[in-house]
Amino acid sequence: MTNANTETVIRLTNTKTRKKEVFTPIDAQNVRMYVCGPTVYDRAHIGNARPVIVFDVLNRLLRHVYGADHVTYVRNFTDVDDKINAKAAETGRSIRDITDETTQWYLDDMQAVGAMDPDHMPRATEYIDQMITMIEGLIAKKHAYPDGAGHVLFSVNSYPHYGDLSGRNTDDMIAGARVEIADNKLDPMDFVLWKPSDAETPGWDSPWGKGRPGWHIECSAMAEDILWKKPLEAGELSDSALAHPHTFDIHGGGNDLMFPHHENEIAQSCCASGHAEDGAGFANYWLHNEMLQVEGKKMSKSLGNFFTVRDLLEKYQRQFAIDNIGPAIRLRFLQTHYRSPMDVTGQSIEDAAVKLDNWARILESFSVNKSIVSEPNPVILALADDLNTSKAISEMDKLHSFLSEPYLSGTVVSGNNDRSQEILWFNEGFEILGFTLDGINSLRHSVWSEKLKSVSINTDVSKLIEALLEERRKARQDKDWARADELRDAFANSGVAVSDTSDGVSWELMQNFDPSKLEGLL
RNA sequence: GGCGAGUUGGCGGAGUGGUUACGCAGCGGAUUGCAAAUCCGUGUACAGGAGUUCGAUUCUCCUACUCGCCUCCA
Repeated sequence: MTNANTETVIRLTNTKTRKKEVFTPIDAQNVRMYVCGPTVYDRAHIGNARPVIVFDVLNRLLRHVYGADHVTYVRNFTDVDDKINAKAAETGRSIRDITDETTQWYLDDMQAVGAMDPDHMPRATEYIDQMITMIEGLIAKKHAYPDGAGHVLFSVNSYPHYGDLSGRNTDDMIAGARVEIADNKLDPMDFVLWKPSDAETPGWDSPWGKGRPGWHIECSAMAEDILWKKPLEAGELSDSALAHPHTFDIHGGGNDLMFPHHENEIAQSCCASGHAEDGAGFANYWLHNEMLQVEGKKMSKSLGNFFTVRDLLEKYQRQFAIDNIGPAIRLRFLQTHYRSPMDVTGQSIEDAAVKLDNWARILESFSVNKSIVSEPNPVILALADDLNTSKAISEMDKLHSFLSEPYLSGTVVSGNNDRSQEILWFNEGFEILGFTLDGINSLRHSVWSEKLKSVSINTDVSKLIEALLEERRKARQDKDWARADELRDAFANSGVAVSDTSDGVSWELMQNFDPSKLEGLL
């Protein structure tokens, strides 16, 4: 994973051109990616996890292809926002208290679904100075104007390419009659860069009075600072990077951000860097993931199908004693291509857990010989083709059945029985999709079944089960198959699955476990 | 109203102008006292209509439906 594999061709669907394009980084020694992160005012819902998982896989793929030290991944935290202010007012807690707590929750939950931390995780409030500087620059270039009442607005008409990314024009949007007409705007589509704060609202001193930034400016300011200005000052930019000032490779986020957020980011950034006329600069490739549905419906609090990541993690902890169902959530997410709508159901997550268990068994059965020269890995080729995670998982399944065949049947295959290439691919695919054996351990059936026993069975029930098992053992010994089967059926009926193996009898609890049904059988 | 994405077998979900996706479930078989696990085998699906074509699930157009964005939202 650390060696560069730059011969792998990555293709990505670029929202800017609406086409799948070959990805060519500005500087293969430092691939730069920015993804819009969360507003930290509450627990992340499962929809929030989709872009995190999608771009985590992209991050891993880029690191695989260009080398782990040659990718810079930035994902921000929006910690200044009116929703946060409202929550502070509601609860009486300080803003910093809320955002610190929520930020940590987010990191914990995203780690649970196997996402690596980005290289930089800037907080908007740490970049107020940079935002003010950028706004001043925009005013100086006549792309923005103060209204004299503490607001600064971006002038959409000053940027001829406004609407290019999202494919819409301002006239249509205004005709939609959903644009608020305000007195202080030169054009109804103009948006706020800076707004005044009263005594109760958090604010920073600025040339336009005490105030706070609008939503969009933060990403422009942070991307510029972290991906251009700081490396420039540190002398870290290559000639090819220097030849593309203020520009980085990939900008990602959910497609709901395409308009207005990303459109506004582009407008601000291109205008600030002197690219108002040609619309060049800023991000070369724009990636947008589709939205998620729950049980076929849009997730919303009013429909009662609103889940946080934490809700799911806790549900499986409670019901199945699974410490971390996160990897199964991750696999479920990756089974749907990022540009398709995804429907999440409880069943689909449980199916994913079974698949991970099956994969893990194969990994444990083989040792990986990393020294062999690998031909192109079909799993990675699938990922390189516009992050086709669904196809990549199919390739994993194909490798899985190929590897299962000789090993599990115990058959010695004559001739060329060398499967080291396939096991290498399989192992590499497992890693690049973001899974580890340790990470999935708690959701493996044998593991949670054992844990479930310890948490859901009291001593009496435990003794009863053991007595019944002993009863059945005797019946089998006496070849009293009728009695043995009666007991097996009774176990099955009460949610206890009994297996006779060469190592003896083992039993597991199933979802429908009901100890009361075991009573009266002795 | 404007813009965009999509509609594949029981379910999830690839892909292709003429050939098996794959996985899960199901079914048949091997194995097992019976089961479980495992292995082998098995499924002629591409929303509807018109067109292009020797031939379309795959290209074009239309219709229906679903979803998203246009307002905070990942």
